[in-house]
Amino acid sequence: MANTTQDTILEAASQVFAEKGYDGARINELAEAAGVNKATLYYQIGDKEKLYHEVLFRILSGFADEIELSIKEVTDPVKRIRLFIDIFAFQTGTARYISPILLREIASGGRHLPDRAIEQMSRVVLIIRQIISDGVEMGVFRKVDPFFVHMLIVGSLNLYAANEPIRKRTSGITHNQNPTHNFDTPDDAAEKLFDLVFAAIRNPDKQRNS
Amino acid sequence: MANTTQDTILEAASQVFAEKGYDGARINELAEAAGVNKATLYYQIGDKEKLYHEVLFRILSGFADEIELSIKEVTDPVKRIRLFIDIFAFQTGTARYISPILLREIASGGRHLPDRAIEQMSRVVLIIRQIISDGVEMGVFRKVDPFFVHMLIVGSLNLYAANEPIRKRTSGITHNQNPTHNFDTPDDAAEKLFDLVFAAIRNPDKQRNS
Amino acid sequence: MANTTQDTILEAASQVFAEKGYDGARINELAEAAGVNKATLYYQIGDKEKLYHEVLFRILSGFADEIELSIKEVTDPVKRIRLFIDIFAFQTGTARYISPILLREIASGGRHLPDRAIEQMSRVVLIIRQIISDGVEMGVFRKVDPFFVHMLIVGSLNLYAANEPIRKRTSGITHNQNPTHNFDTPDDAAEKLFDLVFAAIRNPDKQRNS
Amino acid sequence: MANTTQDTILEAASQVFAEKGYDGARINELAEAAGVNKATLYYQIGDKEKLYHEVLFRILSGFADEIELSIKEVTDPVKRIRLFIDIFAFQTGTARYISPILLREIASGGRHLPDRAIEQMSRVVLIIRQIISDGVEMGVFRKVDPFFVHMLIVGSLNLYAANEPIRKRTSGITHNQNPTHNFDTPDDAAEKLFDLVFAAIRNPDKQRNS
DNA sequence: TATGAATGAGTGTTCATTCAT
DNA sequence: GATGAATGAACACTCATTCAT
Repeated sequence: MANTTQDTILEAASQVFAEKGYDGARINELAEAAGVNKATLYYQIGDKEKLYHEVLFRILSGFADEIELSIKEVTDPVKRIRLFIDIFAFQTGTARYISPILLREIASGGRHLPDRAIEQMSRVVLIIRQIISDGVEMGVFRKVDPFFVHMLIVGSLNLYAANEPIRKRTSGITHNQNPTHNFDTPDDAAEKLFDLVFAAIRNPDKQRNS
Repeated sequence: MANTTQDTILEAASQVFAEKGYDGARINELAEAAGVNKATLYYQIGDKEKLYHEVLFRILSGFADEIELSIKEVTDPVKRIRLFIDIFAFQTGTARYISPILLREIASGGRHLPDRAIEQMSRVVLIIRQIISDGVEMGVFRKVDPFFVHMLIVGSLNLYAANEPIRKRTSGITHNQNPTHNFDTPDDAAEKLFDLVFAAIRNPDKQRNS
Repeated sequence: MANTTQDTILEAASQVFAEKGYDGARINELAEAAGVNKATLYYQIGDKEKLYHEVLFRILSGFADEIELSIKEVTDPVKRIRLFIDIFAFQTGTARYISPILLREIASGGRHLPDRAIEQMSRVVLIIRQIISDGVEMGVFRKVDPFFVHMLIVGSLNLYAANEPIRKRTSGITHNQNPTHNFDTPDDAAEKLFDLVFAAIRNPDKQRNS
Repeated sequence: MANTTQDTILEAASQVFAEKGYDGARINELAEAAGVNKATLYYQIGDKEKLYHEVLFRILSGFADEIELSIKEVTDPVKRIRLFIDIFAFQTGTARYISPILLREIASGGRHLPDRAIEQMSRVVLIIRQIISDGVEMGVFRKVDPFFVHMLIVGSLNLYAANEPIRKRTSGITHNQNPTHNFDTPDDAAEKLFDLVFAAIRNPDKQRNS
């Protein structure tokens, strides 16, 4: 609550940075999107890099918070994986901006990533690892490398979350045979992705209900 | 062979665009990387956007070519999936630059993607779909939505391929418990990713050797 | 008074554009002449074309204003013609830059002339037409085509006003026989031009005093 | 005849310079208009300034030649004036490009005018002066300053010749009352201008036929 | 706290010119 | 005699940043 101006700026900047990236975003645009004067932006936050770092931290910590919070509710590793996928797929709250920003950071080798942001990213990574190793220990997952499971989940989810606009453009060219999948609801998409991920890691020796 | 200057420029530009992205790359930098004068770049190729489009097309068509070529050798859908993953994991030839550039394009909703590039992307998408549906028909894969399998494969591979620099930075912070996976060889990484992907889509009713 | 910076820029630009023309004027030069930074020029006015249009409008409307104002004082068409010629010949105020800019616009077929400027030009044209047709009606001018009278007056005045520098250079070469006319005062020049113009259009049947 | 390439270049350049002016013309454009390579232009003529000077000389000397030639045929000063006006009004041969180029040179104070070109201009000036002083001596013209008569004739003719495109644009705005004059044929225009010029300078004491 | 105005340092692009072939 | 390729220097324009108010 404290400083509403700062929050307005950070929220607007999240969207602009998500759309245009660090290099593509203009200070003018960022200020305009927040409805404040350029000089105000500098007074309230600081320079472009500082603003970007702040946005990054906000988004990543918000995302980690959201996941931590919702995962606390259940203990079953399978349900936890499902929850994780849901949060990504529905893109609520700060998670709305996370995919494009993350993809760009990955693409640029984390050039703009400050340690504070890395720490928040690591929270998420650790959560997934924990879920996986819990599941392995409980025999519900087979013995898999948590890192690559993480790649599998986050990679496919990010790709799915971010590529909607491209899907729309390619549909005309590619999917003559089966154009329907474009219109999966987030619900269906989450279900299908979960199905694949779960099949990839489940312990085939163990029976399952649900 | 034909025009060496153009090739030199395009090859150098691929690397610079991969590292910095469209907005982050400077014309000065692009010219310098190619070892030519800025004006020569304009004489030979055209403006920044034209250059980017040319790079995009070259990379995507080169990648599609490479995959088409190597997949022709085998008919087994499983081996084809394995080949696809290998090409991505080893990132040889034009594929070297494909991940960061693709991730950024996805992040920005394909804002800079011309139709010519989309067409080349679609070639790859169609190849994967074909492999999947062949496998399903042959009973070696279960009935899965090819689109999401595509997300799974390309998403995780791109993520893995592009995030090496970040992995290095996070290792100090995150992986105190199990920092080893950082040092997977491409070979091991390809193997592990294939293992996950195959588990995700294989037909559990069908026995398998290998 | 309002915005002094804008006025400073426009006044300086009028002179530079008059001297060098649109294509010959450099943004650097325009900014320097106004004593402001290049970026300030863009902040205050806009790009080169916008600046030129603004200058054009300012000069033409200023000129039309000046003529309207001074012509209001007298009703005699002959005296009005004389006033018109005087204003051109003495080139005070914004009229100082009008000749070279107008000649260049005519030369280029009005390529840079926006409609706003054309409107202001038309004000002047209409004033002359009105004076002529009034004079014809009153019997003091013979029946002449106002358009060609306009050509006569404006053409010769513009030429006279703009070609001073060339006159100086030609004098050495041409006027061995009669080099004196170079040194006509504006007064004398206006008188001589008026004499010719009046002779061209007066009604020979009507007596005249003065 | 000798070097056809040079002639082609000069002819094409005349048109381009007439349309765009020195600063507005591009070497690329000049070469393209002539249908030759840029380097050929340099090989055949020289740099941009040299080319412009050559064009200027060609046009001015051609114009002076044309006038000298046609004026030789008659001795009557009145008819000579008429001939002069006709040549301007019909704009044949090199005279086609003379008005815009001259207007621009006047506007810029002859900045690009080399002495060789000034000499050719002076030939024309001297011809007019001679016609006038002959006419004054013969009593057919009143005692007028030849310089201002020159301004009158050349000024109005240049203006008329060059401003056709602007006339077209202004017609919609200005000439609601009398839009017809736009459609004067060159014949009519020459006649009307001659009528005005002759009235301006004729000796009123002398009777006239024709 | 907020902003209109200003700017140094760049940004992508085009220019007239040259040169090896 | 003619040209494709190359380039230094300049070009119009934009950027992130600062500062007086």
